[in-house]
Amino acid sequence: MGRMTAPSLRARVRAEMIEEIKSAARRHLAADGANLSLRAVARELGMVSSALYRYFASRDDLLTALIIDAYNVLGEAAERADATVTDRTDLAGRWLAVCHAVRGWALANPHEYALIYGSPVPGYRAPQDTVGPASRPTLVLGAILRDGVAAGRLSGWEHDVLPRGVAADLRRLTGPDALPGVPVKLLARGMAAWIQLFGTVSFELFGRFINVLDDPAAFFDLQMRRTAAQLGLGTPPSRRSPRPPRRGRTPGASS
Amino acid sequence: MGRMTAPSLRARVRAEMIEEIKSAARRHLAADGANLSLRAVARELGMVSSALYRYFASRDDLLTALIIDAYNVLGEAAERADATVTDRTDLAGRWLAVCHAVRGWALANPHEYALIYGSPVPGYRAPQDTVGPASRPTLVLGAILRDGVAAGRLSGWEHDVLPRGVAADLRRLTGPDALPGVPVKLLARGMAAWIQLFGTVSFELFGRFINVLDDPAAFFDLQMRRTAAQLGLGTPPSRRSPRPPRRGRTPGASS
DNA sequence: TGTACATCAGTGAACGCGCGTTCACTGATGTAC
DNA sequence: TGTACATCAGTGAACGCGCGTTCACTGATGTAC
Repeated sequence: MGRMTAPSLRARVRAEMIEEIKSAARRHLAADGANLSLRAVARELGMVSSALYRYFASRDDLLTALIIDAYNVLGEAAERADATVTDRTDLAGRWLAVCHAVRGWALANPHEYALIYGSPVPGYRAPQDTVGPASRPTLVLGAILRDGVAAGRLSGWEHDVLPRGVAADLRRLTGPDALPGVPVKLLARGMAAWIQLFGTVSFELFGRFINVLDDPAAFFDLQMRRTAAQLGLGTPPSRRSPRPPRRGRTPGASS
Repeated sequence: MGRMTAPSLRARVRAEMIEEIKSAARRHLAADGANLSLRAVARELGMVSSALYRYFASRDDLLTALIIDAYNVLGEAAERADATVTDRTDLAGRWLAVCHAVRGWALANPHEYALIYGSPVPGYRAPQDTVGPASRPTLVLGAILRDGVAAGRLSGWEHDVLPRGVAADLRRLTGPDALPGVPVKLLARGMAAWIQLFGTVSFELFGRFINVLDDPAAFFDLQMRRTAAQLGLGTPPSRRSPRPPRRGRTPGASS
């Protein structure tokens, strides 16, 4: 098989070209939405449209690449925001950091957000490769719940009652390949929080707050704090500052 | 001025034709999503595409008509569901009835739902005529809250704290032309419930529950019950039956 | 009741544009000996 | 180091299709006298 050398020049150039095509395509999402025009993308790059077929087998393949990238970038942003909170036991702080990261990315990239969380593209069938990246943003929330359970810092959910059908569905999600270590009753609350987060972001981006809220950021912050409280994560301090240290440095390795 | 006679035959035929065009267009929403093809609609009606211009000034005008109709039909469904609950003090029952009506309409008309609650159509600017109908489904929820406040049957919200910016925004909404009689603190909770309702429906319709929930109806019912409890509407009886009479017939005409 | 005219629905051709995808090709860049 | 060949990126023309909108027109239906 191929030697373990650095990728050839040609391969590097090719990879760069793929990135350029994708970013031109991302720019065109704004104009065309999900019915992206290959020819427009090629035009912007100063190429002939058939040249794109050296890089993507079809228009849908390009769309799929954009979708996967969007999930990954959003997922990374969420993961990074979570990792920023040095006190790992501050569950509400972690949740809020993730929420603001999601909203921040969505506002900065509204058309990519619409591509992955908006109405399905007519005629487009998402291939299997998208499902891994698609779950990435959600798993960040799952990790917060798991850590909270492991540390015994989450309460309130234990006496919830779940109808049989719901419990059965959620039990499957707590399997080893999804969200292990999260009790189903807590997961039910987690799903509500997940929906509240993306529901609020979608309403803002899809124009539901126009002529309704002048300060959607403040509204979002309030709602996510309340959602944190409903999850039993505790009530976070009143303003979204990056965790002012209460008593000097935390003892021990802060990593 | 025109005499106050019944509408002429021509006018009646014209109105019927408009309805036929709209319903053909609705059928085509499934195939094309929001970038609806006038020519396809005309083809389905056995007409030439230019004939449609006798009825709609442009493609966007036809889209606008579909959007307004969708809001109105959904709004009517919500209003009817609310009116079905004969015990007007059963706030949780009314809320649940409205929730299920919204979800039921959305599942039956997924493409119309996507048209009004999905990602914005690129290049389409909603005209002023849509804002009235657009608020109709929301006002049904507002009426439940108002009735609850008027009857002194809602509690829990009184000690909520709102940041200044949020309070200012919400105060505007409690004006006479929107949701009078709903205190801002309660309205903040109402907005969360509103988002939870449409967020859950959107997640289901936009494919977020595929491979996640086998029984989205049960999940939806549970979440809306919990949302009712968070609103302070009371805890509804455990199953969604149309209010089994507790003690014989309700006195008075049951209409 | 009958005639003259205005209104209106629908036609068919055209304008000017867009699109995704295929295919034979030209050159430049890499690889093997 | 030099040559022969294979790989690959990009071209340009073409196929076959779609679209929204305009415009002069034909007939049928309504209206006024």
